[in-house]
Amino acid sequence: MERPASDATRQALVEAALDGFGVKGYEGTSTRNIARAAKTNIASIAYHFGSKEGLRRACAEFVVSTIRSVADAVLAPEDEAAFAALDRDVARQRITAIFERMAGFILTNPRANLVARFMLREMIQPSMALDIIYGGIIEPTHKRLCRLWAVATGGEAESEATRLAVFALMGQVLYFRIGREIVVRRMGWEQLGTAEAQAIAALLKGNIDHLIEASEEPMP
Amino acid sequence: MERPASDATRQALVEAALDGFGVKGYEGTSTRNIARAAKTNIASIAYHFGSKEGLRRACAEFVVSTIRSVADAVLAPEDEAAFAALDRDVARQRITAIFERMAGFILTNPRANLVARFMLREMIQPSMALDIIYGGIIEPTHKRLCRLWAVATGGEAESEATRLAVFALMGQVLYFRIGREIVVRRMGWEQLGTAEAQAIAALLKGNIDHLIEASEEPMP
DNA sequence: GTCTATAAACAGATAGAC
DNA sequence: GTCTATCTGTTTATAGAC
Repeated sequence: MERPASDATRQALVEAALDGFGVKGYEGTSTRNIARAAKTNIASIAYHFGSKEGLRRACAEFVVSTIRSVADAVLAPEDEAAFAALDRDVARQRITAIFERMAGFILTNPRANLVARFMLREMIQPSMALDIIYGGIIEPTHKRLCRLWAVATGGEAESEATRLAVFALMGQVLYFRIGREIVVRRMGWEQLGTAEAQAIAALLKGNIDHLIEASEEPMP
Repeated sequence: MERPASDATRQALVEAALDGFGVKGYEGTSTRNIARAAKTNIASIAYHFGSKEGLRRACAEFVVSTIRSVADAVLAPEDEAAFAALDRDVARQRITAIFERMAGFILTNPRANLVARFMLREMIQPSMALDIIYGGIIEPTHKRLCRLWAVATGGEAESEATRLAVFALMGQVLYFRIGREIVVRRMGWEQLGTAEAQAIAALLKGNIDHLIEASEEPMP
């Protein structure tokens, strides 16, 4: 696709931009700063991506391929037959396992930090980058989780209740990433490292187990 | 505190800045745009707040007083004696009522939109404004919720488990506000209005009830 | 208190040397 | 492909008229 000689520069620019856009926002990050962080010159942005906007698009595509490679390993893309054959208890175990791994990755992986901040910015101020990310990872991942959740709780995969329930589950995980600064202060932690992430993952596993259990017995 | 003659300009500047900082970010919002939106001139920002940074501080103080007035009405500041006398069932009812009202406010109130976006930006890129907001509303509110949750579930108010559990509860509510754009797309909604907020609130109420119930019976 | 005018720095984009 | 120099417009801050 690209000439190998310029791949290193492209990669460096994308990573610098991802960091800048994520922390300072798109308008708040100058192409000058991005070029400096990537150890190249301003003109190379126009050369490789056409414009600052083109660099943003490249960031979105990087996010999609990064998360895809992780999500596919955890979620394992399955066909209709595989879902139909899923046992209820197996689906439950799969879900708790998925959320535990997701929490670990989102909370502690350094690359996840880069990616999460960029995605968060796009959620507040959507651009065409959000379209790429939504279609590339958010929707397909959410759909797969809905199907698993439906098997685990005996609901319908695309019912309003199931889709909202999966968002609520995601919220429990993602808030610890989004509100990380708040959580760290309130918990009196020095940082949110692996030990702290494990405490959070344990809590989330408990919550998910309870919510699945509750789906069996209707409230009195 | 301030001369009444200039209060209108101050107020207009703060609201315009809150909107700008929330949507485009601090660096991405120019004082020119803020002044134009507030129907005044650029120099008045320096006059009233000293600098752009001073305006950011004023935004944080506005956020604190806005949320305070709402939170106090919902949470009702209580003394030690009132907490000690709280019945377990009363605490449970209070919690579900609080989260239902919180969800309604956060998801549908137009002023909450302004405030929420600003707070979210500060979480990703903390400045002294986050210090003001954290000390002014986040910590005190979280502490009060922890005490209620402890009474409802029979735990300890300041234990790690309780503090994390309350964050997870908050996450379920807040994610629907943070990821609003994503939720709307995935749900196929045209907007997130009162009808949609009620569907979300109903789901959250169910989840909270289940989690409280589960605190009684230890997992098999 | 409000506003215009302007200073000094910085933005994104691009032409053209190498 | 990489880089310097530069064009054009915008940024925050401020001086000073009213």
